[in-house]
Amino acid sequence: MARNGSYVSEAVIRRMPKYYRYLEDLEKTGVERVSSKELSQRMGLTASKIRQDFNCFGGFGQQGYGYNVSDLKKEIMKILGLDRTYNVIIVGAGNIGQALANYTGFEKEGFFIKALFDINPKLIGMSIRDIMIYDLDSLEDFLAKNPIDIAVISTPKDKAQEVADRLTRNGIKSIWNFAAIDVAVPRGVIAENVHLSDSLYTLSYRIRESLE
Amino acid sequence: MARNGSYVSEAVIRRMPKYYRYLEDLEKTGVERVSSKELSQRMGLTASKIRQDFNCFGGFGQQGYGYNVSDLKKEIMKILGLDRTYNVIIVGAGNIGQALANYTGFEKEGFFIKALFDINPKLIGMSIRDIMIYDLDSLEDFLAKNPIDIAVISTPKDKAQEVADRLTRNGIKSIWNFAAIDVAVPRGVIAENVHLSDSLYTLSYRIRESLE
DNA sequence: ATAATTTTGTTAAAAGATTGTCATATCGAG
DNA sequence: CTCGATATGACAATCTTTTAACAAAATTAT
Repeated sequence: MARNGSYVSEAVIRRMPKYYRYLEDLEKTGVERVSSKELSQRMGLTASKIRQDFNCFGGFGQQGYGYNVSDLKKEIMKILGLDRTYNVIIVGAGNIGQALANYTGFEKEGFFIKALFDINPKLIGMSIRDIMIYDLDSLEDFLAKNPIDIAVISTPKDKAQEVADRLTRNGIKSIWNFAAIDVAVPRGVIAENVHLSDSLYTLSYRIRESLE
Repeated sequence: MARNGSYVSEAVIRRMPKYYRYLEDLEKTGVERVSSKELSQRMGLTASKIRQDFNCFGGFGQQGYGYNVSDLKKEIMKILGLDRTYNVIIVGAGNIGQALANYTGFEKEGFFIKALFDINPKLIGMSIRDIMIYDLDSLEDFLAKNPIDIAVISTPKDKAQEVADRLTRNGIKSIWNFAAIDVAVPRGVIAENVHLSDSLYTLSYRIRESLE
C-alpha cells in the first residue's frame, strides 16, 4: 500500500485515522475539495506535513486544485483497511467489554462483534445487542468454528497475558488490548495496546505542570 | 518539576506513565532495585533512552547500583501529579461514561468521580456506585458549588464541543475527552483527547499491511 | 583493602521527523 | 487564449529524538 512498498513511519500511520476523521466531517458538510493549507488550519498541522503524509502513499492531489475530499477519504479508507469487514470477539465482558459491545459506531466501519467471553456465571448466557456472552471455556471451540480477525482483551490486568496466549495459540493474529499491561505476542501477531490510564496520567502531568 | 524548569518533550512525557506501570509491577513483585538495562529488556526500550528520560527530571539513580524501585516510582508519581487527589465529573452517562464510572481503578490513583451528567430522563436520578447521575441542566450549578479538577466528556460526537464550551465557561481547566472529535479549548485549559477508533484503525492498518 | 564490575549521567553522533522552499502543473478570470 | 493565482510534490534545511560512547562513581567480590 505504501507508495513503493517502502517503509512508512509510525508517526505518519498514527496521523492517518485523524485525517480520516476530518475528511469524513468535510464530506458530511458537503465540502468537495480541500487544500493542504485549509486542512492544516482545521487540524493544527503544517500544510507541508500533510502533503508529505499523503505522498507516503501516492499523489492524491492535483496542483492548483488541491484534494478531492471524497476521493481522498476513499484512499485513506483503503490505506487503513476500512474497505473490508472484520469479525471481532471480546474477551472480558466487564465495564469496557460491555461498553464496546454496546457501541454501534465500530459496526458502521465494518467491525462486527460476533461474541463476548467471560468467566462470570452471572454474565454467561446473557447477551448485549444480540451478541451472546459465552463461557471462556468455549473460546477454543468458538475460534475453531468461526473466522475471527480481531480479538479484544478487556479482562482484568492479571488475566490479560494468559488470554492473549490462548488467543494466539488458537490462530488469532490481531489483538486490541485494553488491559493495563503491554501484552506480549509472538512474531506475526499484531497487538495494539490501549492504555486509558496513561492518557489520564498525561493529563494530570499537564495539570501539575500548569501549576508550577 | 522538570530538572531546571526546562522543556520536556512530548515523547518523554508520554513514556512516563509506562514507566510508572512497570515500576509498580516491579514493586509489587518485591523487586528492590533495577538497572536501566534490566528495565530496557522488560519494556522494549533502549537503556540509554531510559536513563535520558529520567534525567529530564533529575538524577534518580546511583552509579553501580541502578535505581531504587520504590523511590523511582515515587518520583514518577510526583512528576505525573499522582501525589494528590482530583475531583472528576463525567458528562455523558452512556456506554463509556458508565464504564468509566464503574471502574474503580482510577480511584486508587486519586481520581474521585463526584457526579455524572446526562440529558436522558431515564438515566437522570439513577446512580452508579453511589455516584449520582444529574440532569445536564444542573451542570453550571454543580460546578459553582463543587471544586472539580477534571471533566470527562463521553457524549456523542456532535455534542462534545458544546459541552466543552460550557465546561470551560464555568471554570473547568482540564478535559479528558472520549468523543470522536478534537475538542477546542481556550488557552490555559488542557484537553486530552482519547480516540479509541484511531487506535482500532491503526490495528486494521497493520492487518492490511501484514497481508501485502 | 584492592581490583574488577556495574551502572549512572552526560556528551557527542546518528537517525528520524518536520518545516520551508521552489519548480511545475492546473485552475479560473478576463 | 493568456495571465495571474493557486497548490501540489519533491527536495533541502532545520529541528528533534534516539542511540552510542565514555568518564566517574558506587558496588561487589576476592
